[in-house]
Amino acid sequence: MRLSRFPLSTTKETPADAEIISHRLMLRAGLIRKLGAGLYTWMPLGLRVMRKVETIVREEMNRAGALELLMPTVQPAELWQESGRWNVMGDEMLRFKDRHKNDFAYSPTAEEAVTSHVRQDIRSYKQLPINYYQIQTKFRDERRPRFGVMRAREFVMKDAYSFHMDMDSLVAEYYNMRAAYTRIFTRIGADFRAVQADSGNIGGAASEEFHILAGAGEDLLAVSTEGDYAANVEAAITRASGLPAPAPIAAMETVSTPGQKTCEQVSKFMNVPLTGKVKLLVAKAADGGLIGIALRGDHELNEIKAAKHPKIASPFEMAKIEDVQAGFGCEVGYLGPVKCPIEVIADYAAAEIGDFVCGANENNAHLKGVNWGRDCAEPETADLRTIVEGDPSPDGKGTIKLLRGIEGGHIFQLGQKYTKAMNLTVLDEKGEAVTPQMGCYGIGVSRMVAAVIEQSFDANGIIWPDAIAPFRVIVTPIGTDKSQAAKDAAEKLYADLIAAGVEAVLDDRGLRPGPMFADADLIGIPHRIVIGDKGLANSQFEYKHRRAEKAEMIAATVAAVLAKLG
RNA sequence: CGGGGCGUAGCUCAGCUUGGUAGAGCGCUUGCUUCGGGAGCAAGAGGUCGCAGGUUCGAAUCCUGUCGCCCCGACCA
Repeated sequence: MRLSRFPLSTTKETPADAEIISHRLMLRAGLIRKLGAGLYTWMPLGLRVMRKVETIVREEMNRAGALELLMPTVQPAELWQESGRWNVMGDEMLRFKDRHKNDFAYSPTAEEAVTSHVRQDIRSYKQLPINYYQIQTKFRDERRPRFGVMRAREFVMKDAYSFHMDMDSLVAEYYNMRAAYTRIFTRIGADFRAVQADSGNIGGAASEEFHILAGAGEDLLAVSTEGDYAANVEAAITRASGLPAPAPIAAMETVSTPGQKTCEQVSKFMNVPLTGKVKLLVAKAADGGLIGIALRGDHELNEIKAAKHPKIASPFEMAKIEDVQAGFGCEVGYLGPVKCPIEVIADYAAAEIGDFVCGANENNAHLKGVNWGRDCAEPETADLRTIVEGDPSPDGKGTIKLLRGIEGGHIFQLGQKYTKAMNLTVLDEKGEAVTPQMGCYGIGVSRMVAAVIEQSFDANGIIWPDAIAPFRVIVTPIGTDKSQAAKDAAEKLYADLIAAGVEAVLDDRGLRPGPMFADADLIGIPHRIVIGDKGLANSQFEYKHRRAEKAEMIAATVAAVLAKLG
């Protein structure tokens, strides 16, 4: 490619509205352009990068035995009604009517479509297992699109769906996909981590997310300092220590705490650490009533875990303030488990402390020296809190540290959620109808481009890993106003590189060196060859890797350049 | 969907308080000079000030409505 024929659209000024580095650099380098909220045009330079990502994904999916197909993005409402998700998906799913006034959705995901396809097409156990995938535009009407293509409404996703006669087969494919994802993320050049995940509203049992580690990540990951444990904090479990609560020492007594409602206020007012306090939250119970959730003062409720508890309503919902005040006869700032009118479930950590402080269930009063079993009933215990840095790792090895990550991929064992709902069966060896097990596996292809930038840039711009760079090497002749030799040498090198199958780009715009270097750095081309009279006098080119501090001189031959490209 | 903010040239923004000829920088075009880290000079092109209505002799500016966009807020590749 010649830059004289390629619209670079680079800019010096940082665009307004772009907060994170990848968004800024993608706009400045001219990779993408905004068309509307969460809607982006991929310009030629950016599209080259996304195609590279696609190619790696496609190669590895094919190698793993998955089969590419392409399903419609516009899908009839009937499909979604069949699975029950027409009502569940809410405003995130874009809906519209065709000329016959029939309802349609723009596909946010394709479990329904692929299940429908398999239902029509697959009859026999002999045809399973099978794994279909597509690389396609999806639309999710995010309540708040932001960070450019990182959280766009329209985006490109690789979505794969596998079907199996039994769980063993599903589990085997799950690990096959896990291995494929590991290869994909490695080839792309990302620093990533696979973590246990909550499966959200897609449903299903086991699931893991592949996160690209970056400070701008929207997800918090809990990772063991010593062992292999790694999980999204949403899903990270905490365990009971196994130690009994300490024996009571203090007698329980009431303390007047006028106006002290939050744990922090009470902790300060009474001069006790947050870890010595128990707070009581009130949620809607599964039976329609209210239920108390006791947490240690310094811990936070994990609503996902709470919703999974059999006695707590799902989806999780806090009780209405009025209902709580009516039930307890005091304001919510003074709740506690002693003489509590409703059942209390305690988080493990809250159940393991003694002589604690808690609300007195009367206004402007707290209790101190409280002990489970002595002053109130021994509570049922459960894992209900969000893991925090410094917690012991659930695998017993080391402690937990928190990292930030960008979710680039997600693999699920779905089970029979969709095959059952949509009545998909195949015949087994005995001629009996069996409902297949299903898995699904997604990669945010367009997001991946932004995520890689988040972990690979410097003050001058993007630094692409070779594997997804829009061009691998840029040839920059300088002094071309005076030197025909530099021009000729650059043309020759460019032609030789192309002939050698290298994706090279020639900066033949005839600009001054400054702007050429600035552009090359900004758009992140990994390798740069500068050709000028000074070097040519010694039969040398100048070579610089985008990450290198300084340039070095190499022989003015294609062979020498190819050797540098590796 | 709640709370806050912004819509003026391709981009970044000033002008609005106190109504009266629409501006700057970057970018773009042309010419001359310059040429190893985003050059200088000169000349030029480019905007019905988001849209609609109202007030006024007169509206980018004041009022009303509307649309779009951004930021903060309990779940997504």
